[in-house]
Amino acid sequence: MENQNPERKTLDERQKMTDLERIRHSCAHVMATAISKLWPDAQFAAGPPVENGFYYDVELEHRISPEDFAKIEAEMKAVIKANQTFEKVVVTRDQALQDAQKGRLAALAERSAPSKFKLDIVQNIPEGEPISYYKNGDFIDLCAGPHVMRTGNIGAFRLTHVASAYYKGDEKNPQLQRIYGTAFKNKTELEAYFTMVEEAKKRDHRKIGQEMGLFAIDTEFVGPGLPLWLPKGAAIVEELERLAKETEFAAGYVRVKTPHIAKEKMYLTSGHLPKLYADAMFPPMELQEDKTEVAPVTDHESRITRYYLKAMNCPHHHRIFAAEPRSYRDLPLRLAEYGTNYRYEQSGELFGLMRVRSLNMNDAHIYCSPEQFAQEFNAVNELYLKYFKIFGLEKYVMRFSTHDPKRLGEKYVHEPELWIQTENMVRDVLKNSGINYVEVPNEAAFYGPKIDVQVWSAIGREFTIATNQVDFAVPKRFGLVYRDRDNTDKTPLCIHRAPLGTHERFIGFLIEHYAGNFPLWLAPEQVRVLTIGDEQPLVDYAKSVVQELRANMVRAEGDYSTDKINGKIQQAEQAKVHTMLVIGSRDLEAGNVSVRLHGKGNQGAKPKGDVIANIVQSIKERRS
RNA sequence: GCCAAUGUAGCUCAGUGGCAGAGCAACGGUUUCGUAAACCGUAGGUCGUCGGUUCGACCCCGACCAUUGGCUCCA
Repeated sequence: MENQNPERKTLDERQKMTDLERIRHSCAHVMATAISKLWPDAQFAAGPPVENGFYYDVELEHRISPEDFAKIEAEMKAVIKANQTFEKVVVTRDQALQDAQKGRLAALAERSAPSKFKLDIVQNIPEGEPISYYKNGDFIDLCAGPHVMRTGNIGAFRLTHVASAYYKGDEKNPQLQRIYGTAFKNKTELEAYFTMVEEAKKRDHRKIGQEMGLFAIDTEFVGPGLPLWLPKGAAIVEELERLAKETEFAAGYVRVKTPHIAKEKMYLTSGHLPKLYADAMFPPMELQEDKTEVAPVTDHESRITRYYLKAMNCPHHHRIFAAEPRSYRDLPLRLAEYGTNYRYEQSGELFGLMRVRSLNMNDAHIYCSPEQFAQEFNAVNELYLKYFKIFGLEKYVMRFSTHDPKRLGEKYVHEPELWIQTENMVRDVLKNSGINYVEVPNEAAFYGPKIDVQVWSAIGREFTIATNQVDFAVPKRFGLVYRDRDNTDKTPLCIHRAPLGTHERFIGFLIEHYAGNFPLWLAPEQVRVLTIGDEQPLVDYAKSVVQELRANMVRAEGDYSTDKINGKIQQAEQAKVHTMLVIGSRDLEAGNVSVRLHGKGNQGAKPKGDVIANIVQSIKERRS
């Protein structure tokens, strides 16, 4: 086992555990107690509280499956019922090492095999730091605490799932079974949590996407991670693109279009190849050139040209910048494109629309001078806030990732002064604009500081939706310059920004955020006209309403079938159609339509013209 | 990629070592109806793929493919 010295939490930081975290951490011990009783040779590693509960990593021949949960939970309940005290014992390092050798740590009794992970952990505790055990009944575990006073203080708990994890997250280390559970102060809170989980499942974008016919993933013919947008999903894509295009046009962006592939030279120049990004790119296409060449070719390699599917748009945009001589008068130059990128995400990383291999990015690159930077960067942030408002996002945070000077030339391009300079510029903009941000050291992109935008959906789930990066390195690698006032060539700064992220992830997020109940402007089927009966004059009237709506670019469908009106409404409600217009003979005579809104019920009969005008206006304003 | 679970009709899901099932959707017919499902009928499947065990496999075993849950929030 490797004896590294990873960044550890200090004991002081540990003591800050909340009451709930103490309950969960204690519950992890109780679970270990139960597992030790059932399988005495279990070897435990780490068992911390986590965001929604706790886990404990265990090495055990027996594969624990959810069928074992009842058994384990029964033992846990016995321990809780016994109301054992959590007793803290401070020991010497020698004592800890001895007990670990005897297999006494994270165990109910001494064992023939040493407590190997605990032994490793003890050896990694820095000299001088106190070492402690926590005992409950016969179970002794190496633990810094803190815990609740007694096992009986664990109000309510449940085991949830099993996963695997490497010891210390390193694939060179043994693979452990990670058993997850959750615990709360009382049964009411536990049940509320599971209700929330159920609610999240109902909003799962994969489920709603299937039900509403938004997208399909055809792994057999198209490939995993390569979603197909069905007509209803494509309608949302089109609306988002329209929003972006209008907004960006008004903000002085110009649109460009670039191919989906480029030569290897492009990515060698950008620095993504040969190594940095190679794993995330699809393997190259190799073109045999000069097939008619008859002269002997000594260098086989020289006849092959490699093309790569683009994993990002920036290099193409850089070449557009380079396509013409640029003057300081051309700056800032804002190049925008809904570019399609291909990234080879590992198979285990794929997840519905949220993690895919083909993605359409709301991309743009802003080339500017250092003097223009603050204003441009601020304008980008304003754009984010504008979008948040449209989508009703109230909670967000911008994670500002900076570099680590120790890793210059390795993880980060070696430009010490530029790093500090641009980071200061970004920090100033964030401070002055009053945007909610946190600073995270050592997580920047390799070519400059980065901002990740995290948002919270309506039910409080967190999503990283977009990134925003400053790039002072790659324009230089591409030799991009503009002629400045003083008649010298200078390298521009470049801001990479994608406020709407990718269609795939953003729509995945929106599906959950709205639970599929999109506002009118985004709804895949905005209006459905339902006739009461299928008599010809009614159908003709209904068709004329559909036609008039479509003439106004409203996505409207008609249901003229012989089903009963209740049945038609049921179907339209289930399809989450935003507005239903019910038409019976009374409406026909009066020139009315009866309006029913999804989830809101009957709104009564109104004049046809008024209703259509209102629908058109609501879409135009993108009302929420 | 690694570990585990899952894979049965378009969708949601039952099921058994001995003829493959339901609801919804689809299709045909009957019904002409005012705000969350009228009725009858028809059709639909090499039970993820390939191999093995067996008289016989959707079921048991193995490999592969795919999906899902996870893969440092560290005693």
